[in-house]
Amino acid sequence: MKIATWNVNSLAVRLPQVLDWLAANPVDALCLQELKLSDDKFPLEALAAAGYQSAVFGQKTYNGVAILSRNPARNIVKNIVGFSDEQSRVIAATLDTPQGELRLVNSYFVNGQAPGTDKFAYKMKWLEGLRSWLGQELAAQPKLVLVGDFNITFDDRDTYDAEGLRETIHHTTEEREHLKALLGLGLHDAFRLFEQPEKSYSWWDYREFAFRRNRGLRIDYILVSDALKPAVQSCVIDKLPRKNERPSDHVPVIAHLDLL
DNA sequence: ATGGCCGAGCTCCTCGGA
Repeated sequence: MKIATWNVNSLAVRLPQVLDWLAANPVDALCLQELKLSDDKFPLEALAAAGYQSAVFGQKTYNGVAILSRNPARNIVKNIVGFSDEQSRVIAATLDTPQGELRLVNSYFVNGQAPGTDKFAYKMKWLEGLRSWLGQELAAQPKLVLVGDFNITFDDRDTYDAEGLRETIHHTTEEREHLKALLGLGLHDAFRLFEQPEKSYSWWDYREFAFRRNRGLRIDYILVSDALKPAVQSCVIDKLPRKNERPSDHVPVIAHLDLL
């Protein structure tokens, strides 16, 4: 079973690239973030023609998430249960596999702008809400995968400039403590379960030739629960789509799980 | 030089992103 996550930064713009990518990478499930479109604008038919069903939680202009899957997604939940939110940032679904079911949670974490701002305060509240809810989800379904754009670096390996960006947004101790607290629920960063190339990133700014200079951040993750950890066969970042015409600033991350 | 580049929208400037 292959699960992927990709912040597409407008599905209206990126749909052709998503279809091309799925043709080349026929994963079982693809989680999208930053759709930037309302549900009525979602390209259900084009994705169905490509062999994917869609569970969609859209929003006009900002945010918006979706789970595309080859098999039907069940028990769909939108946003964090118990945390009131105007923004469409989370969609969860149960997927059936030949070896049983698993819970897939797709999240577009709050950016947070800068420490000390209202947006940063919202990010901290949101992270608290997410952790509290995920604890319940894990109790109900121990086979859980949390994917998405986390907008936080785990540690200095995940940034092109650990010293220069210390305690700036995506790098603060406070954000990283929240990320560690998520791992404390019994989750594992699938990417770090394996040897990886130095300076592996999943996002590069559009400015300053950042991709060409590999000045990026790793902020897109696939976290697997204790019960699924032994099943993870690989986790890779696919940098190829960043070379496309009109690319998203993020690239896909793919995990291969063998649930036997 | 605190910018640079993108996408969206009550679009020709402003906001948000990371």
